[in-house]
Amino acid sequence: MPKIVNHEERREQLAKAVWRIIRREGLEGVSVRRVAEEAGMSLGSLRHYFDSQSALLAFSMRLVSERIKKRVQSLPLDGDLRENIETLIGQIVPLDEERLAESQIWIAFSTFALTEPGLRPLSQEIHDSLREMFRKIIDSLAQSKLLKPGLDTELEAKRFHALVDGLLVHGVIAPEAMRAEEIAGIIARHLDSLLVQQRGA
Amino acid sequence: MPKIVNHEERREQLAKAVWRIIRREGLEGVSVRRVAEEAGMSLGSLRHYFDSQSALLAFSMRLVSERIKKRVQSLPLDGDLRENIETLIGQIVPLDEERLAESQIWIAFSTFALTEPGLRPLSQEIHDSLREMFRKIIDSLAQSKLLKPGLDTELEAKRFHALVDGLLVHGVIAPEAMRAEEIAGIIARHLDSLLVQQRGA
DNA sequence: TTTTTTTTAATACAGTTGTGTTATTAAGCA
DNA sequence: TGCTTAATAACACAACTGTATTAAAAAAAA
Repeated sequence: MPKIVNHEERREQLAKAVWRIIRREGLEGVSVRRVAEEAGMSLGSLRHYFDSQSALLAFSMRLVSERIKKRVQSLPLDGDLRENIETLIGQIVPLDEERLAESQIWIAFSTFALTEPGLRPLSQEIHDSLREMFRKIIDSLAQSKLLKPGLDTELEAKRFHALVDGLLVHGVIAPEAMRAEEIAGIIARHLDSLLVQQRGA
Repeated sequence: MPKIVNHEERREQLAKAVWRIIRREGLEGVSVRRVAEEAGMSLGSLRHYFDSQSALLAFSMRLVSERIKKRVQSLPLDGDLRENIETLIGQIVPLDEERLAESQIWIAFSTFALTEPGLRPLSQEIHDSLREMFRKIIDSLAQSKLLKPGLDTELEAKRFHALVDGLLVHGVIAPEAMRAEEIAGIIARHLDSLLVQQRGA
């Protein structure tokens, strides 16, 4: 009977090698040979787990998004609504090294997907689900009467979404000018501007 | 005496070929041979104008930024302050096809520069000058007493900057979900939220 | 141990890459 | 016209690319 190896584990191992190369050299540096070397295995081995470079890239891209998604879904969310929102968004923006890495990788993949038909659907899917998340955030604030009255919820959702993605981008391309505390501070300020004044605050 | 050809014009011609390829195929598609073909000239000609691929890319990147800069600098800016600000920012975000093209190209270069030491300084320089622009915008609003009192101007400048870059990114990666009118509307809404209520409005 | 199948390693191949070199061409001044 | 020099074209080269093929090795069950 066959030698049993955790298939999925090996694939993740390769995907993580892809991530490291992207961070170090950009997506241009991701050749199959380099990935195999980075993962400490042979080119033949890599091809056993991925039929093509495209498949490897698609898997690596999906893995980042699923990692973030899982982290978001396993959040306790036991604070009040505003606190939960800040916690939620804190999982997306580069507040620490791990999230900075994910952001770097994500930006590389998103840009690449713009001209790569095979990756575009995934990119769009994730962008859409994020947009949906911001819509839910604003809606839940409105339902809880925490949102300032008279606001266009659809517009505010998109504004918030754009702001957060802008912070993510700035955190990656100019980390010294957009530190973690500043990112958190700007998000907090934006929420302040959206919410009615809390009496007990 | 030598055949006289407008050197700079030829270089721009090549840079624009680079832009077209970036929009169509991404930066990965920008090989020197393809650029020469796209520009309708030979590889040898290209190499006569650019010693290396890096030089070509650096020039192409700089040309986008200078084009935007010139457009911004030649703005009439004869309206009131708020109107001027909207006009200014309207030159940066993808409100029409030309600005969409520039945004696509700019995102490609910015991402590429993350792992390309030769392009990083330029990328940083432009990002810094944009940050400075937003700082001036907020400062001028504060000086004109148009800004709501009590705001942290430094933070508001960065928030505005991040929002605008987020809108640019969304306009490129999800144009059907972030149309020109929405971008303009969000910017207008953001300015509303920053400014004191105008009596005559 | 023997057998079976996966997993790995090695090599090959055609295509593309950036860059360098060498003729040829063409244009402007005298 | 003739001369000078920029501009172009063509070819060469080594390195790297994704992918394919083939032989060797390794591990689990019998």
